[in-house]
Amino acid sequence: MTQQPRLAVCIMGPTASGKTGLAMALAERMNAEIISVDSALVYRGMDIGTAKPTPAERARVVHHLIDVAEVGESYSAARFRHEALAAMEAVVERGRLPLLVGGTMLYFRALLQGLSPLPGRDEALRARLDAQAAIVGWPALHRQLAEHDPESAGRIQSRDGQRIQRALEVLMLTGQPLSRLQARGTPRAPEGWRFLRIGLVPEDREALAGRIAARFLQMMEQGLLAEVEGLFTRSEPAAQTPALRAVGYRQLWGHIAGGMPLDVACEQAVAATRQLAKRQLTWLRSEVLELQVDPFVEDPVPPVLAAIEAARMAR
RNA sequence: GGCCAGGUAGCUCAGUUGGUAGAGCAGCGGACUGAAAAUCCGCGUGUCGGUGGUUCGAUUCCGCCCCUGGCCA
Repeated sequence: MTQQPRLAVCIMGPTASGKTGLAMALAERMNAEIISVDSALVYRGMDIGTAKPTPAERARVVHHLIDVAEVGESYSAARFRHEALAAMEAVVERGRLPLLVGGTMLYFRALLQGLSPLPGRDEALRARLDAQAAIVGWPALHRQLAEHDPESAGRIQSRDGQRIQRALEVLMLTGQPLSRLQARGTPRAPEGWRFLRIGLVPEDREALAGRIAARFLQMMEQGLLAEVEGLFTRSEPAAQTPALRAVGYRQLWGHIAGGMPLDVACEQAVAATRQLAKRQLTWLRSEVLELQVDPFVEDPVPPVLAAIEAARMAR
């Protein structure tokens, strides 16, 4: 007979909702290892501004997928899926529970629902498309895409450069429309796993905004400005690199290099974080969850522990 | 105290030669397949500082008052 599916627990929540604290409490009580689901924590050197778990926390509980990439490189949803699955296997091998914790909803989706088999990014091709777009504009490239892949063009907004570029990239690399490749290679959930999905969703937006502002202030006190300056000067030509577009880093660099007043840059960084939280909440609303807890209303530890126990029994 | 410039959306400001007003930012909602802390889409009623007056009609013109900034005493 086939094996019992193995259990993995997902904790999804917006920034500043208390994921790290909850994850630490759970991991220590459940003999678990944490697998970070976060597109910024993967980068080495981005510590303060990403609210990365501290060395002390990482000494207490094993963390995966933190500090696995250089700031100059581009991490991806596909790479995440691959590395997360490998980490999950390793954790279970050790007789422990994989605890997937984070706020990058695309990564959760890539892991839980899969990705279509598609070619990876092509740096040279993207550079060419960027150069073209700078001259004719993305709407012109969107029209071009519509000729060869009307279905994708219909789904993509005419100014959404990032997606137009990706669709054209796939088209040029494979000679086939992205929409056809996606339809053919339907994404699949990983086999042999059962996921318990838990959402940490604060309903009080103002309270969340307050926490975000307070936390940013703390980051500044911890030396965020110096961290940003160091990262950018070290990887100067790659100031466009995805990692450094992250919330907080981008705005502070605007102050350091762009002459924006520091208080304005800080204000913008906090606003960008609020907007990030909003997007994460939008995504969370459409997510099917086994349990949803409001961390500002009740301590999430007891209900989450109960849900995990119940899930274990059910097997 | 006098003179000048302002008081319009949460913020910064446009504007209406008199027919009750609009941008950017913020905010809210949404999309999301190898950059996703990214990228993009949609949403604008607010005693137009207060109060009298002129007028068919005032946020717009006039008077007075209040507030803010600057200059002069």
